Amino acid sequence: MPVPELKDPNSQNRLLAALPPHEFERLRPALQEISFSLGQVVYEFGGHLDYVYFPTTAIVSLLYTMENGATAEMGLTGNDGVVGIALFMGGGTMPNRAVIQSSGGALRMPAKVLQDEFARGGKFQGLLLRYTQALITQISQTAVCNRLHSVEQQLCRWLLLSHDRVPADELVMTQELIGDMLGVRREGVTLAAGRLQAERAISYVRGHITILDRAKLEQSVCECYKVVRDEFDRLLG
Amino acid sequence: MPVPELKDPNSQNRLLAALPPHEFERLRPALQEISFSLGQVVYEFGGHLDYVYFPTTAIVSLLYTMENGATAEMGLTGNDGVVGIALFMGGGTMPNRAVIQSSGGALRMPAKVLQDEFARGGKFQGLLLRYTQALITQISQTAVCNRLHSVEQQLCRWLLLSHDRVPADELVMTQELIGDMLGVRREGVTLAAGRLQAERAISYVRGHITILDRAKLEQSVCECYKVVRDEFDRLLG
DNA sequence: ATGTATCTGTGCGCTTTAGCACATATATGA
DNA sequence: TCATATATGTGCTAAAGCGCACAGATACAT
Repeated sequence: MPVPELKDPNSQNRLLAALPPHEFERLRPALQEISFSLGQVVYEFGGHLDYVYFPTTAIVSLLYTMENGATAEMGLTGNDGVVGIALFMGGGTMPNRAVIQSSGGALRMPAKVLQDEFARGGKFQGLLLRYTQALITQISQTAVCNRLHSVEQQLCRWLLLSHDRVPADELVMTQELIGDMLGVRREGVTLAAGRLQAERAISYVRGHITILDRAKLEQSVCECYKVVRDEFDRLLG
Repeated sequence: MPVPELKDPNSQNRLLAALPPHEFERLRPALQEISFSLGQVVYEFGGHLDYVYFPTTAIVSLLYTMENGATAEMGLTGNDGVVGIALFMGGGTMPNRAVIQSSGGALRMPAKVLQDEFARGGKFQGLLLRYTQALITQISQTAVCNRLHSVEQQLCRWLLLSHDRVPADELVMTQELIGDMLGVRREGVTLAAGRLQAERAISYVRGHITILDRAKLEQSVCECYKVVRDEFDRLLG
């Protein structure tokens, strides 16, 4: 039997790609390719979910919005994960929002199919749970980083985490939106990004960030980035 | 068949208490009561776990320690939860530490027993996963709170979350240690606690905090507390 | 081509918190 | 009883980040 693959193997989701062929074939008919555009809301606070989403080229940001409108990101999902963990964790809804941070594709799967396959207790269940644990690490590290590190360090972390999840060196994202993600003012992002530009680590033009020198970002970033990356590698690599 | 209970029903763990009798009876022989003292380490960063722990009267703090020694708490587990989720999530180890924040008892269960019962896919599995989702909410809200709220608000949140998990109005905890949990300086805690004392919300004497007026704490706390509490109620209540 | 909306850069005063120094108060043990 | 360790309170200075105001600069639509 051939290795399962969709149109473009490179754009596949890594969780699905890690499934043994017979499990993947069982799910394949239920998968549907869809595309998301920047800013699109995947699910709202407390909202009901009919599908889970396996991003291929899209990046999804998990955000919380306070009563006064302030926002902060707790985590980030790309082609290494799945959006909608509440559907297999049993909660049904999540107390946060999921917003497209980088436009692109995803594969969606009806909730019922996911839950039935999860209940089989096979490889799929194990993968979803290990992904969830990796996500917990990411959220935890965000908590720690928010408390202990500077805006510039966090911007580096955010850029690197995003860069890991897109195929290109360009990110389409305004400083305003990055501010919303990091939970800081837009001016704070301007300042930090300005310093990174001065070091020729990135270039920034009206909502288009180009990663010029990843090594420099990795020099400026706090240890949080590595902790998260290592844990994803360990659990899903 | 009688409702399962240990020596003191009041001190039981709520996850175990929610199990149907036949599932509980299966696990009961594997449970062993142990007691923890303040500051004791339940598990270390990356350490291997032989048991999971279901706190009864103890409170366990989940902490991360940076390379420079700075620490911050990501979450808190009491008699509403379980310590060692990595054992059923599949990761084996967690990238954080678990430290006793309030001395007391817990029931421990060998990893193998936990994993076998989890694999049965019964009520136990569902409960553990829902608890994990609630924990994710707690960690997420910690992340958001760390970013957006003042030390005083966070101290209130921390006091209320702790108070919910102990049977008494007194917490044994120095300002120094609270600083470590919240990831702020000891002096910052002194200041915030001083204001709460002035309002007669708490009294504070050398490592002994007494909650005098919960209502006042609930007035000063940020919305994060309610989000977490509501989610625990929804998922496990 | 031009007007308008959007995005980025910059200055300034204010608040919160960090970092440090040190004073005071209470428990503990020889 | 007294020395010592521990815990809390307080007073500085400095830095980071916020809120606000506004000035360019660039994209977009008509």
